[in-house]
Amino acid sequence: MKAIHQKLYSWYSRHGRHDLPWRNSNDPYHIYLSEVMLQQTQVQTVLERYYFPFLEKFPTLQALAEASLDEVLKMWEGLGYYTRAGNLHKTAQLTAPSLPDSYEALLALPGIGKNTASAICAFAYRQKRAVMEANVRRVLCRIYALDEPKETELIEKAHALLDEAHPFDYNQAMMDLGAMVCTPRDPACDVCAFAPICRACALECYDFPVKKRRSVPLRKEIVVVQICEEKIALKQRSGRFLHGLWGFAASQEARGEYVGRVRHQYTHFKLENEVYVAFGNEVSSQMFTLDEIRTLALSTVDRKILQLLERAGFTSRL
DNA sequence: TATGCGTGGGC
DNA sequence: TGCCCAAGCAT
Repeated sequence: MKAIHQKLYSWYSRHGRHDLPWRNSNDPYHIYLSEVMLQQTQVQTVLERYYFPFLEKFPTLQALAEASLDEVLKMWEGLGYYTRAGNLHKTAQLTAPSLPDSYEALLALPGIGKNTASAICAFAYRQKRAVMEANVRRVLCRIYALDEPKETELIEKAHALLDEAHPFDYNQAMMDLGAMVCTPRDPACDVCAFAPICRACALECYDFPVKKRRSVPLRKEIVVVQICEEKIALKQRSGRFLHGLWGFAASQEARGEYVGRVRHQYTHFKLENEVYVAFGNEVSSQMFTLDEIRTLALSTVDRKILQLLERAGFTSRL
């Protein structure tokens, strides 16, 4: 195992992503924020559009705790999985001015699961924890040829491989290995430290774990955008879906003038919106000018609807 | 244990 | 175009 670790570090020191800002920070808040933003989200997206602006707006956990949820959601706009933003905010309010440093205390906080708790422990506090995210999971499944891995089994394997003397570098190296060498398609086994013990490499079959396919239903909705006295009606969503974001409410029936169709693909369904505009004063929602809407957090589909209205010329005089 | 929860990029 | 995939968590 020592030889494997050495080969892993040799590769990592030359090819690892050493310039990632959260990898060069000792601030637990910075590391925590990066972990939450990176949940089910690619590094590039977080790096290019979200991490720095968020920290500029909320430089400390205390500043985040003192902000409103609307302000936090505005900085999260477009990043998806919006309950992450709400839980981040709650956890800031529960823990400011500083995060706890024990795995159990972290795990008890909203939005922090096993992986994020492990990552904060390993990266901010240099504790002996093995992270278990998508990259590491794929690497482990291939090494042990696991079709349908059980979580306890994976955690066990992960800790068996962990270099307890260097939890920070080991975990970062494993994630980079998954992201850059043991990739979903065309893994580069010739440079992989685990090749000598990897069952997938020996089998020349990398289809671990086995993926399940899910059908994606199509949902059709009608949206009637109400415009009145140069303002547009919006509602703030209250359910679990897109919670806290502002947007156009679906209508039972079409009325007004047809504008066009907006499509959007979510993880679990496809959405087709037929968009209409109605001018008038029978308004039950809150009304906003275009400038006001720019300051609100909207979901991507609602931004698309807004863009459709702009292209059709309905907003030119608002 | 299985499902709901967003979005953008790659092929 | 359609499907896969990405530093998961809550229920």
